[in-house]
Amino acid sequence: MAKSEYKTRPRNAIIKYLQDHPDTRFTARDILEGIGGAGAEADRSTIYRNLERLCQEGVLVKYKETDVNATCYQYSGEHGSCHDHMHGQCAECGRIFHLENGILADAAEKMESEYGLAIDYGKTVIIGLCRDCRKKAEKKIRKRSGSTS
Amino acid sequence: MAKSEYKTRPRNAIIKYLQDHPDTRFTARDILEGIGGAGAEADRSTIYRNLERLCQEGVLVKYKETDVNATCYQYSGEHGSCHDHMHGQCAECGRIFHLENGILADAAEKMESEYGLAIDYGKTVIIGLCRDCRKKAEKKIRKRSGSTS
DNA sequence: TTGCGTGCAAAGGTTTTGCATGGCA
DNA sequence: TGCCATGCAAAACCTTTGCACGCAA
Repeated sequence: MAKSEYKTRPRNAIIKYLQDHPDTRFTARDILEGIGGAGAEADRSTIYRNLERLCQEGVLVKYKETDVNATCYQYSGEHGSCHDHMHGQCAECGRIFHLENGILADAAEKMESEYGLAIDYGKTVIIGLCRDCRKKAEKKIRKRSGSTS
Repeated sequence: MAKSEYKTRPRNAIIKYLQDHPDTRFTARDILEGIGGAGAEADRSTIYRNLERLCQEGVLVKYKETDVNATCYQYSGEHGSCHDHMHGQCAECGRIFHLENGILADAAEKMESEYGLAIDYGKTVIIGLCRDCRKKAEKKIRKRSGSTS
């Protein structure tokens, strides 16, 4: 993997942030604030440039979401380039799951025969609610029941 | 379905554009240009406001793509509010497929037991290649075989 | 020393918002 | 007539880019 050539303070700060947030999505702004605000450890443009590079190197995954008005990134960790599996994501907390492709095998067959659509596992992201967020949601509902705001 | 209350010239122009482009994704800019440029039939802000409303009404589907620097929309046609099924999309041409939820039934079970992720059918979009685009892709490959750029 | 990476500043693009006006029902 | 939708203008926001300087190797 052709990694970056130099190790600089801004880059180290960014990479540290990524490793500290292995299972969450984040935006350029999150990093900017996470490493201590503008001008602290890295400039905004530097962050964008590094994120772009890290994506090309396969360290990060890049995607967009309807309800987030910015490009989202996620550390791909030991999962490398993410070519051999697909992703699931919690709509609530943004946590990403690495799912084996086989899990969609049956559905893929049906989809191809009935609709003609051949799944691209690398690009598909299954959206749902993770266990933790479902529990939280249940608690909220329980609290609400009885009070009509 | 609580549709818009008034029928105005800008809204008609927008809806006509949507119906003329039933199987393609488009952006706010596409509409702006499609209906005759800025100031012709509808203002930019009017387009955004109508698109937003049409999404809430279920007439349109809204999504973002990594390689398109704008929000994409697509006419959901007779499929109404899109609550009772999920969507597939061709990565190449942007065409959207309306898939019955049941198609993922088995996968959903596995996903929940193995990863704890409960699928949100309304938000999940299966990305793939449609039949047409696959044929086109095959032709390209055939043409290329023999010539190394 | 060399050249890459950074900071700074400005620009480009999309999308949102406030307010007064115009038009539909 | 009353109220909603629109147009206009400006702002907010994310992201990209050019250029000169600093710093790692």
